[in-house]
Amino acid sequence: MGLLFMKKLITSALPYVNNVPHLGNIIGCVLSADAYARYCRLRGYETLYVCGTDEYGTATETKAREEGLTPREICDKYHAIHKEIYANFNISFDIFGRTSTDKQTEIAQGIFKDLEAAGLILEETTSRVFCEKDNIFLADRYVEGICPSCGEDGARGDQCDSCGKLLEPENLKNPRCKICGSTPVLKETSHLYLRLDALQDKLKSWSVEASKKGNWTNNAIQNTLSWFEKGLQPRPITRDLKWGIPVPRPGYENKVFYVWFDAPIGYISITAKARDDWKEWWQNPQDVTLYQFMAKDNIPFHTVIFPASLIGTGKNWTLLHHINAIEYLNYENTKFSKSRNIGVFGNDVKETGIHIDLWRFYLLANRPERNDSQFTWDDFIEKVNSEFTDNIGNMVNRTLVYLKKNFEGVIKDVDLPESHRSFIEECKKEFEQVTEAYEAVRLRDAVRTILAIGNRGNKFFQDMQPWEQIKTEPEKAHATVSVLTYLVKSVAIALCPIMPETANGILEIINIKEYSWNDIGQFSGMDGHTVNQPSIVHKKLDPKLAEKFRKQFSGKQSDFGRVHLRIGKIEEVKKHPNADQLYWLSVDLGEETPRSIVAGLVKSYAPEEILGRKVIVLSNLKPTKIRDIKSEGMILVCKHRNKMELLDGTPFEPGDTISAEGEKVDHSEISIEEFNEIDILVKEGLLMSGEQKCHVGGVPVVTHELKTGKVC
RNA sequence: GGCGAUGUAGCUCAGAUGGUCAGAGCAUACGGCUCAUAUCCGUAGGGUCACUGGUUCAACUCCAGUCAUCGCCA
Repeated sequence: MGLLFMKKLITSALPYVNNVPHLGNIIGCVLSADAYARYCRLRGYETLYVCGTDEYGTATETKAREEGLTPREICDKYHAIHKEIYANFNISFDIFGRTSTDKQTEIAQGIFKDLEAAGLILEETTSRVFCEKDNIFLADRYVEGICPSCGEDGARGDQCDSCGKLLEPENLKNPRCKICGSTPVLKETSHLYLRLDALQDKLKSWSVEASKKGNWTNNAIQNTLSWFEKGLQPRPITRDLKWGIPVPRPGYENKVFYVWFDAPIGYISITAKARDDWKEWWQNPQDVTLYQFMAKDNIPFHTVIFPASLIGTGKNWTLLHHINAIEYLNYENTKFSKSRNIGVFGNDVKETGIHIDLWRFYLLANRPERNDSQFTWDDFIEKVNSEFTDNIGNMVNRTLVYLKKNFEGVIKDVDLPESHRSFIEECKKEFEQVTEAYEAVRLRDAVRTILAIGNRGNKFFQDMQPWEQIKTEPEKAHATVSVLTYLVKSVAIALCPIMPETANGILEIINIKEYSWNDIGQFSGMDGHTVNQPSIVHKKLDPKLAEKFRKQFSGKQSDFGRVHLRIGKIEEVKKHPNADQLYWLSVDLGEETPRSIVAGLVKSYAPEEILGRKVIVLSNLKPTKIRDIKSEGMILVCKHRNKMELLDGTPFEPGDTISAEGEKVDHSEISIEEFNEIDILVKEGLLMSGEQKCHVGGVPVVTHELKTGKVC
């Protein structure tokens, strides 16, 4: 019971400042936490909901360089964007701050010093890639060069896009700094590590207990266990960077804390920046329960690393009680992509003109709690209409209109017949389930149960037939519709955390100013109360909108027209003189002279297997030299995991062009980067451009072994 | 490649310790009502519970393997 009266400290994962959040980010973090926070306040718990933007780190520095601004200016700009988006969603933060503050420095450094004093900090010196011209250590991704494995130029220091192999930046041949192009050098640098290994036992026993007590979501439990099974390793907590928190240690003047170390500390510092009583929340585990909301990729930071940082200090920090981690929400069969502008982003929502509560309803009722799930416009419109409007909206309207029309809008408490009393009992039980669901942060369940109550109300209306009752027993009809009005009131209050404006609108119509969670399930006490003139809560959404919005948010129209895919016949196969993994091919594209093409097929195909074969060639790729050999195109394969299959051009003739429906054709030269952005893949054994089949004169292009995969 | 999660009706998902657990909502078809935003109520069809083996008197539920999707790590 004690738990019920504890202070509720609620956080949602701090969004990284220069990413504009999409629907998936919003439901995972701020919106779920908001629904729970609203519930807590209405229930009467002392509640503090904290969030803010995570601002330090490489990504911000880079973005600043790109836009010609300072990191501070970038953060100011994007912080404001986040703030506006969340305001539009009616997110009821008690505090929405940011990590780049003096408090953050103070608290992060304090935690670091405690860890240092406890002997949990290690120092290690390694060689890292350094650009002398820019005077910075380069992140792995910011080094480019020739892949030691496949010989492709343009491989990044962390991974080669061409062969997929993971790399160390010092192994690249002919390395270049991605920022200025000059040749970087290896330089020694020292870094500090947090000894997670030394904390493993303490952490593990804490998490086993906390996960049960706090009823963690299953994905969080599994994910955390697997970290312990693998064994914790010391983790670097410093970086060679400027935009971050200074490390208070001699010799570290040019280094800052790694973002993952300081970001979660942001929860604390953001609170401290806004409130003097922050220790009442963050150093008060006896009285405070901490609820943290996020998407699944953030789990280990909250269940392992952040608790380790706090436990290691030996101080009495408030530790995680309940973690609520969702899976991913995808968009119309694909992923949200800001760079390609695919999907609905926070700032797009307003443009649709659809009431924000309908977004909140849909997202909360369809939270990806167990599996990744999909946002589709058809599903959105259909569910909003059939599950909310036809059900709850209709019940509210028909009840209040009937009461107004026939009984001047006056509620009447009378001795109820058995039919009404048993109905009320059933409803009460269901409302208790709603409360339980909220209490356990099963938000999807809470919404579903409210919807079930709506169904029940509609059925009661139908079964009682007040339009018949009123002819013979008007008191009974009045009782029926009064009971239903109480039901509407309870439903509205239960909906407050999900759809705050809508719920308030309904309560206004009922003419109620003050209410609390305890009013839910009350079916008396308003004898003689008069309701206001009802009006429609939400109009139904026009299904035609789906088509319109799908187009509007599909990014650039599928760019298939940009690629010129033609059938080519391999006429000659030679080994590449300077690379083991590459063939040097001569390919007939039905042109005057065959083309010279370099292809990385050695691992998958023997020369005799491909000689004479008809394949599919990207023919308008910008010609390039690969290890000194001219390559005028790319042979396309379907790739999946480690498997690879040549796309098959057998049914066609050299020079035939592959097309897809409805594409604007522009076959000017394209770069490999542009090609990689274009949505071409193999699905169910068919070559597809987005949702369109690719074909030659109506004959589809098919694969034989790999039924799904990327095309490259 | 390693680890983990997921795979249940056309769609979205529930399914406590193995034995009334083969379920709900939407969609479809038919029937009914008319207070209500062409809304509501009822009925019906539809599933080898991914696949293959095993344990058991009994498996969607446990074990092993395979495949698919997703994530994390290397």
